[in-house]
Amino acid sequence: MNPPTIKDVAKAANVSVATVSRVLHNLTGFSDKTKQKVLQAVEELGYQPNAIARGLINKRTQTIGVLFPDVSSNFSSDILHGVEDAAHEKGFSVIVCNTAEDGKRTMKYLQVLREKQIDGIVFTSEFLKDEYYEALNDMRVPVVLVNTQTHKHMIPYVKVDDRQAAYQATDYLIRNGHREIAMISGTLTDPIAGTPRVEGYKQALADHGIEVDEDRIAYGNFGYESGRQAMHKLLAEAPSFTAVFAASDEMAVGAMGAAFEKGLKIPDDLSIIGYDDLNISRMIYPPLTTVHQPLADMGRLATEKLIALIENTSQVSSSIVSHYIVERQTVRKLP
Amino acid sequence: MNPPTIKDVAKAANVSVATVSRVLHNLTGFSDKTKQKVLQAVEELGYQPNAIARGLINKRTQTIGVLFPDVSSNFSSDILHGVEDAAHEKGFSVIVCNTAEDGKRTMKYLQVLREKQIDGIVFTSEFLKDEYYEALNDMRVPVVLVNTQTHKHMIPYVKVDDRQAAYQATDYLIRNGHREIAMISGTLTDPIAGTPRVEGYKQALADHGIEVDEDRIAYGNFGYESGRQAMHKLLAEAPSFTAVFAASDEMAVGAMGAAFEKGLKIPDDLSIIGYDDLNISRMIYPPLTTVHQPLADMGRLATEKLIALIENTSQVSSSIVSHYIVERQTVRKLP
DNA sequence: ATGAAAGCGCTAACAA
DNA sequence: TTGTTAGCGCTTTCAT
Repeated sequence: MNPPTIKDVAKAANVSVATVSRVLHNLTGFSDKTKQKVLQAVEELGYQPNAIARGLINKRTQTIGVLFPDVSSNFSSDILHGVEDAAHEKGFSVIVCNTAEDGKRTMKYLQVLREKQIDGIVFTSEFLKDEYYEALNDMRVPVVLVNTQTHKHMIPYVKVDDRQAAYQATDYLIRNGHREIAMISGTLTDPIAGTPRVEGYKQALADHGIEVDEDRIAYGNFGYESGRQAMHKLLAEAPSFTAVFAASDEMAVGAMGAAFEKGLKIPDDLSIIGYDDLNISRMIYPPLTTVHQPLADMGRLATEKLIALIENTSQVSSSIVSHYIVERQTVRKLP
Repeated sequence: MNPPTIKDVAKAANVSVATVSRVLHNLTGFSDKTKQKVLQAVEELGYQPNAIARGLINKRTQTIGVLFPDVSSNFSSDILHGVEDAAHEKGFSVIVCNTAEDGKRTMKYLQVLREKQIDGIVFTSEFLKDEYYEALNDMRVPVVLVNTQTHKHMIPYVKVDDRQAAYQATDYLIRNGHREIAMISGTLTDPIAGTPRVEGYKQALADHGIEVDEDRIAYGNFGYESGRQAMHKLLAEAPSFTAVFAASDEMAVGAMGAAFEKGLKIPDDLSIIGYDDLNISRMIYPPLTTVHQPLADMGRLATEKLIALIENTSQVSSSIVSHYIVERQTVRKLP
């Protein structure tokens, strides 16, 4: 009735449980004949090891947790894909945690993960509050950050250089002959994806001797609708501009929608460059020129780091991964 | 050094482990004074229960597994969102499994989930092969299917009526005055999302006395690029048509791209209706009219069913959830 | 080469 | 109301 245990196998093979364990783990100390007996018993009974019992004694569950502010976003799911892939490769399972808006469930989840004795955590796209840090620290498991970082604590992270990426996006526009460049920024209070991108934009303008005009900067929350509204605002209130740098692809797409609504043609009447390189960017028309962030790779890299830490084969180390501009069809070269 | 166990708490509170367990579970049989002592010890030591040990004895891990052919697709991540949400609400964690192209990793994952003693499985968007069924059956845990189904076995599923939804999409086009209607189908070998949608399309035409022309049907694999190609093929080879029904939003978006490339205006020159209602559909321009599938709700419902089954508070039951057409701006009313 | 036995941290009879 | 104890299924000394 109940699934067979190692005891049942031992009995069937006429050996002790210790021996069964030995052959199952390919240790030493058993004859070839015993091995056959055991393997046959395993086969006949359809025995499957119980990872829970194993975990209780090994103090390892071969499971990691990954936290996202919004699992269903395109952004998160790309990262998840990389995480899952790397984890699976190394023999780990991954528990997904959706921390929901403003990390409402973060603490709760940390608690759950702790009780479930997970071996490590990938923490993504959310600012690491002190409260979280304390909890994480209490758990005594390795943590790797993706798309966020902390200077306060020694926690490895994997992200792109947001400031530099924004700089280059703006610079790209300038090299294409644009001088009147607007920006649609994300929330300024976001210390990772907010401020640095605006700074990069400003710096690029400054380095080219272009005056920064705050009226050409509109703010959104990285989402589609906010991008659409920001663009409408810009179109209505800002000094004229020939190009826009949006701090996220979703906002860029929203901005394009707004432009279309006003009868503008892209890139003929207005150029636009995004940030992220989500799938949607190559699917819309015209395909969006944008800054590519290797999200899946970042998830993968973070997970590999995490597992190395778990198996303590490595020291804590962070990575700035490289971004690049994907030239598609939303930026026009000005004469 | 090591995290405190129930024993440590017992010692600190000067009671037995049984008593600690009792107050922690709010059972009966302890005085208020003991309760205070225990709670205080818990507090002081920062005790956290070990779910692994608990699972070993309860034979319940409060964890479910969910399998996707492609976690990073928009489609999967919406379902995942619903699953995660419902699971979290009921006190379950979810392990995500990406079965990869053609279910390469499905069997492997089923094995892992089994060893990890998960309490149930949500199986999505993939045809349930006999091999999978056998494995699932061996595991003796409840399973709920999402977006797929099986007639051969008694496994509850949650999905929309694909045939009817396709019928209605086509009918919608007809009611808007279209009579020359092409279709971009998914893979015909897909018994869930392939054939039924084509049948629904044909039936709708037939019911309106419109002859079905096989040359107006092109085939893709549900993905963007295949939709783009299918549309190019249709435009080049098919008899003229004024509207297209695409069996997935991604293909619809690809088809729109192809149309734009040919200088066609949507919906002025060509109407198009999609299927799925992914986020992208409302973000592109013009926003795509499509058949809404409540993916997150489906994930949620399936998970609730699953958990009910786990806690055997219910009998096996399937649900056909309702779809509806979201009218946006890609279908033009013909005079 | 093999087995006996002691736990891992917890729950749940069963006693007291 | 409280404690003792026997496991859950497994790994790992330590004997033999």
